[in-house]
Amino acid sequence: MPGLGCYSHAMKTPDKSVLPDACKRSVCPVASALDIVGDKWTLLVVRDLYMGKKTYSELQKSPENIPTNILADRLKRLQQAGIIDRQSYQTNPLRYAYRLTDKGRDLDRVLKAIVEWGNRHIPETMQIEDIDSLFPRLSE
Amino acid sequence: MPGLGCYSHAMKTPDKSVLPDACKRSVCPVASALDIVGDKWTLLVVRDLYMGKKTYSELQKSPENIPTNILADRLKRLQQAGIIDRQSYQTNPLRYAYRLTDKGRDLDRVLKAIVEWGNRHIPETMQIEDIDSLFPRLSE
DNA sequence: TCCAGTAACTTGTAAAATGAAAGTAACTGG
DNA sequence: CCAGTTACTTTCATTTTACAAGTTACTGGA
Repeated sequence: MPGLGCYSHAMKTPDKSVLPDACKRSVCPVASALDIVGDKWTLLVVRDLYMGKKTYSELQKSPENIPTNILADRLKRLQQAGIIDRQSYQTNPLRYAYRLTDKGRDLDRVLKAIVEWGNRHIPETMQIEDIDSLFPRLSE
Repeated sequence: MPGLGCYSHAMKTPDKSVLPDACKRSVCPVASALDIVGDKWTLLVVRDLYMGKKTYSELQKSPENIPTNILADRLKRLQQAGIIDRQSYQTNPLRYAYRLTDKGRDLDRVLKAIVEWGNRHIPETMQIEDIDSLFPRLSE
């Protein structure tokens, strides 16, 4: 079965502090990507940042009601993965605005494909007519 | 925040046998799609079916080493979601071949986008040069 | 006929992730 | 001074996952 190049690494992480996150399941790009964004919440955070949300509280107000500890965790992981960064937009008190990096903005094609598939195959999803206007490539 | 149409349903499932799986997080197509394929394993099963694998044991032999109970669970869920079906290819003993439905084959754009993103942004992933040849639209 | 082997699962259980709620720290505005 | 907001962290019960082992049903060979 050649093709997607999915060969196992067969390596385990004895200590998380030594090998931070280098334990990929395989060299397959699908598996490696799912190691980062393959869960119920991560891509929703990316979606919201795409939609223009910037702060923690804005991200928390989404209709899916992400638990606050999960949101904090995903923001940390997305930062470590280089998909988002944050900059302080005020001091006293220190507050951060989150935003997508180039790597994060490149997920637009994935999001668009998911929107199209959902609209086509899942009834009662809100039809998005002009997807490109929803996921513009912000030049920053 | 208009746009993706993500409004909460605010409904809970008191009994799983009564309301099978109708409890979506929102009407957002991204959230609804992730309710189905948003985990570490589901899209890998779809990938393998795309690559030509058909049987349970073939799916189990992938380099990511999916646990057997997870594979059985995902095959059930994918069937219930209408993404795959199965047909018996022999009796005595009864054996099934799994295959993607139209709905499942329509995930090719999602997979392709993920492959491209992984190849571009995750080092050491196997570079896929000709993606379209890997995800042909089998007319079956 | 006996036995190893294969396919397709299921079951049991420990570990990890998730979800809901509450708590905390630092400020603001009245 | 006190209620309110923001951005989290902590606790803990529930759910999901991972790993191992077991089960059922057949095949093919000695």
